[in-house]
Amino acid sequence: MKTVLLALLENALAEAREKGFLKDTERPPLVLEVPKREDQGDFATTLALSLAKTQKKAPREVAAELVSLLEGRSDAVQKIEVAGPGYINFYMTQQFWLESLLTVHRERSNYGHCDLGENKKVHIEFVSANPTGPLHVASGRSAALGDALGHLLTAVGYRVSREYYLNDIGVQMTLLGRSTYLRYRELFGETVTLPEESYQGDYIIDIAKKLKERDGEAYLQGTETKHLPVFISYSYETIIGWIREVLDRFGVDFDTWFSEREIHEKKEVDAALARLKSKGMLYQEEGATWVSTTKYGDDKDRVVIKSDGRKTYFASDVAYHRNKFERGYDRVINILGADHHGYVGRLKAVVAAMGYAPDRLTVITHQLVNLLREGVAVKMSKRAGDFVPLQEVIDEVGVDATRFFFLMRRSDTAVDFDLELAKKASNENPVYYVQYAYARLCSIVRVAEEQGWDLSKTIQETKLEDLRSLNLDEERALIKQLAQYPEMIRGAAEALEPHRITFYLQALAGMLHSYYFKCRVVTEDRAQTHARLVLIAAVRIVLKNGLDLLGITAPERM
RNA sequence: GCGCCUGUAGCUCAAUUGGAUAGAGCGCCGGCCUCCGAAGCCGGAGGUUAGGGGUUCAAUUCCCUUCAGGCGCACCA
Repeated sequence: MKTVLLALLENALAEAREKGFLKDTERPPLVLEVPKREDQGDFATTLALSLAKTQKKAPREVAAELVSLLEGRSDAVQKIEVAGPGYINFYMTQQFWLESLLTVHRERSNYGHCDLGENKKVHIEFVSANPTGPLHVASGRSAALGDALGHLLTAVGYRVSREYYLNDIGVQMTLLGRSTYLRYRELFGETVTLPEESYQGDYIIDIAKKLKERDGEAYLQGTETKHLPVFISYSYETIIGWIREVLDRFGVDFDTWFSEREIHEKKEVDAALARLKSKGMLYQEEGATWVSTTKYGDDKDRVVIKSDGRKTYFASDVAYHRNKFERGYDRVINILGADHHGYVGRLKAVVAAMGYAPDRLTVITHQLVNLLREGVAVKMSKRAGDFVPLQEVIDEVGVDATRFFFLMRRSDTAVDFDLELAKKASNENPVYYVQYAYARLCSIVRVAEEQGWDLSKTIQETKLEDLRSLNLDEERALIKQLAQYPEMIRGAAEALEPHRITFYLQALAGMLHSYYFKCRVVTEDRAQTHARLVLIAAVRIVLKNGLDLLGITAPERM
């Protein structure tokens, strides 16, 4: 959209040099922004302000020179002015804006997409909660964020894979199995004492009951050690089932589920350690094997093989990340809760130590979700069984509202999630404001069609001249907002910040609502109705596109 | 003690990556349905951007510092 202006600026700079207005210094980056206020133009640049210093001239003087070289060079531009300390403000012609409106209809569900990602492969790992219990609300934030990011990156031209990493081996699996085993014996009337470190939530009892139903008394005789594998695998499979189910309901679809156990079985940990060794990054000390992550900025070196010969969890993660890169991903994104942020340094360090360019790995840490119940903090511990499952929130608040709630926040702010408040507030959730705008537009279209309008045919046959009547302030504002959508998407993708989409959509919905109140779309005036239908249909497309990226439904009625 | 994140309207959060007069929602006050959906619209009150210093034409944004909150600092996973 801005390309016309950027080219103009480029030319003006070149000419200015030729004519000797400007000394041939390094060209500052050309930046065009959209001013907040109408009377500051449709676009503005601070070019003259940033040039002023190197040119040793007054900013307004530089601006005036540039303007003289810009004026009359493009029929998309109506007026150019110098304002304030040296801004150059551009006012675009109506034609320019109407063309941008038609672009929305030309591209429809692809409107806002681009090829920023150059078809590169991106791997996004998220949620990855231990399979030792149902997902809790906090995982919902990770799920919503990762999924929306996936949609967003797909839209800007990446090939995205979503992956869940399963910690399906190690002490917590053993603990899980033992917890179920004890509950199982309890079901037969035994009094058991649950060790403090065992999983104590009621869901363990449910698993034990199901196993009892299936296999009866089969595990009462014989030692715990003998039966443990059954209890581990049964508990694990059951829980994975729950996790998949709730994620499915939440609208999150993982392409792959990656098993930590497999990475051990396939000797990939050894391969990763060998790679580190070949780079001279490993050393022995006090009977353990360490990796020199400090050479790449970590706080301290890390143990990969303990003195008892067992590999650390970190060793698996090293292997896992080697695996990601070896699978051919150009970019690897890892979404972690802030409680794991201490992990980022060593992860980035070890990736660099293995010889992969460190900027190929991006770790997004999102701050934690503080759970409240009527204003009082709930201590969440899966082990003690005191936590609010994501399932419960979805049931009571709904998928759309929950997703929107999490996606409204920048990931590095902590959020309070008050279950009681969320239930009360669900009717006031901003998501309904956006969805209502969409439903309202669908309703207008229905009315128009009842009166004989064929929307798609009308749009198809629309010429720019048919839209000339769209010159109310509200209409111009709407069109400008629509025109900004592609750039908003691009910016959100570059910054990996899906929350920008939620704010954009709220703004667009707000503009639509007030336009609706002020102007009637379907009237006796055929020409005006035609133009307005084209406008609101474009709004409808953009609302839908944005909601799709967030994984939120766009209901035609509500 | 060290490190990371955060501090913006009463509350929950934005702010075009350093730009012009810091914006929304909720809540509060006052208006608007004979009319395409009132889950909506219009108006009002509400701010020393935690405090202090610095960098420059320009700072909520970058640097230093103080204070406050969250999280992390294992041969655990």
